[in-house]
Amino acid sequence: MKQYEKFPLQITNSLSRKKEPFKSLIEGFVGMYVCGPTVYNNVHLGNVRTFLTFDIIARYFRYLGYKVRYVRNITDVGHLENDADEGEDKIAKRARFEQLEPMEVVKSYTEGFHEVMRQFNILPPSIEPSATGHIVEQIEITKKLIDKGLAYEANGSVYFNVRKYNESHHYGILSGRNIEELMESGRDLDSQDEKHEKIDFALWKKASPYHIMRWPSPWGDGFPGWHIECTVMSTKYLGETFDIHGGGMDLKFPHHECEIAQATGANQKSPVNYWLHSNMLTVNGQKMSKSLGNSFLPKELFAGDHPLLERGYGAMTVRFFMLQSHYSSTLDFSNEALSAAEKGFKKLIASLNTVKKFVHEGKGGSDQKISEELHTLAEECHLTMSDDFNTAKTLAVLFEMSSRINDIKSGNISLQNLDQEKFNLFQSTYINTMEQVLGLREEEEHNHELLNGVIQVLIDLRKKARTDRNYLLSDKIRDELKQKGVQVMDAKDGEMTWAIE
RNA sequence: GGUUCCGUGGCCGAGUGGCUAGGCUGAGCUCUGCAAAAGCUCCUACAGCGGUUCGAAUCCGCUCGGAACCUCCA
Repeated sequence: MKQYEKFPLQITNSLSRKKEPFKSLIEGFVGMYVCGPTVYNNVHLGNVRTFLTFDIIARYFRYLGYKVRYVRNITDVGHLENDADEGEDKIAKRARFEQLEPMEVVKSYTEGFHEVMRQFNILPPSIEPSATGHIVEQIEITKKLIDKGLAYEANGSVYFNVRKYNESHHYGILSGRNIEELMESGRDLDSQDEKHEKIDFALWKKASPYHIMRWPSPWGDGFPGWHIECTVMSTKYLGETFDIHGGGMDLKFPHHECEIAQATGANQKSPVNYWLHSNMLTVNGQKMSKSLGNSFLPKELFAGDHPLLERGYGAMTVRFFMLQSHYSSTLDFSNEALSAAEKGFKKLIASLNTVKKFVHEGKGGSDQKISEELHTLAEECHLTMSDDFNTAKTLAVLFEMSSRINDIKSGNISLQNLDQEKFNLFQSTYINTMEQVLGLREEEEHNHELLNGVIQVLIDLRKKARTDRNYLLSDKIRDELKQKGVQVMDAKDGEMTWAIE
């Protein structure tokens, strides 16, 4: 029996706004697309939260035994502030500002993005396509939409005809908007606008003479619209209909709504079975964003170089912090919350190190009650994850498991009296849930081989001193290590453990 | 103005018709050469007002407060 049959997934589908049982299109396979970053600037922690959410989702699918194709794009064509803009796009602006070629901007921020992903232990996707690598396909689908009467050309640009599409389909199906209201609200575009109606959106934009990033097309030199790249790249690699499309909540409208319209218009079928949206990271209750100026960069976080931070925090602490809430809730970022998270995270890591060392030698099994309890906890790890990826609940289970691990360590629970099979499941579940599913590991800077070796020498000296009842020396070693940020802890049997603070 | 959503104990945050969330903080106990760690116990709760129900933090209505989206955004 496959793990995904044993722990069937329920996921909240933004399309139906309900929690639904997950069923993949092809048994045992999952196709997932997530909107990646526009590489015109550094990614901040808000961006990190979204990619972390989908990292967990991809990891858990794999853990359940699905074969996952995870596609996450890089948007390397800058897009305009809105369809009426004539000027430079974001990447071009940045390029001029930094006196670089646009592709230099793209390269530099793409690498920065990858480095941040690595620091937070967010695994790379299976395919990471770029918008500029798929210009041909974007032109093709635009032609197709014109042929079907769902798009029109105007002065070298091409727009999607929302009203026409809405005659046979439902524009607004995802965001819950209707086009009449959209017509009335929203900003007024300038009078020279070529669009028939203001809800129409660009599939292709004519490039002004100054525009650097440009490609030839049947409508003259230009560049693709924002929404079309995701439609092209998702359907190219995952098929005209695929399982999961994810992204930040703020992309629901218009981006994802437009994706649905384009793909449905072009292929006559709904592109995505399950839409997943991760909620925003907030600061003092407000969305973290570049434009609001309240964003935190990873490097500021690590160094503690930010007015709202008292000190620096590690990437894994933040990863843990973010997993304490559900991905569909907003999460407020603060120094206090981080500091609390750090302590909890360290507990789980300490237990991880402890549990790895346990070896069950015999058959055991005299302590059925506790064995059963450990077995139940292990199952709960999966049940909570299968309940819409509820990492907050999973962590609560892990904390209970951590207490039991400490019981075993201190002898409150006898390891050899436990049922071997149940204990082994408990042990492997704790380790795998921490490492594989949640992607938590020791902070990188705490993991230097040399440092650990040197500390171990001091620990051995201290053990000797304690055996000799030379408490003066043993306390001196402990106190001085403590001063340097290394906490030494004595166990009952004379063993010692230590942790870097 | 429209769409979507939220309001949980000192703080952060799960939860959804009846059964302990969990973490951090605070108090106490046990263990320990001393500490630390750990284990155990305790403390404070569901914005307000009505309604449905045998029973609601959980469903419905209203009020108050907050957020996101409607424009580039993860």
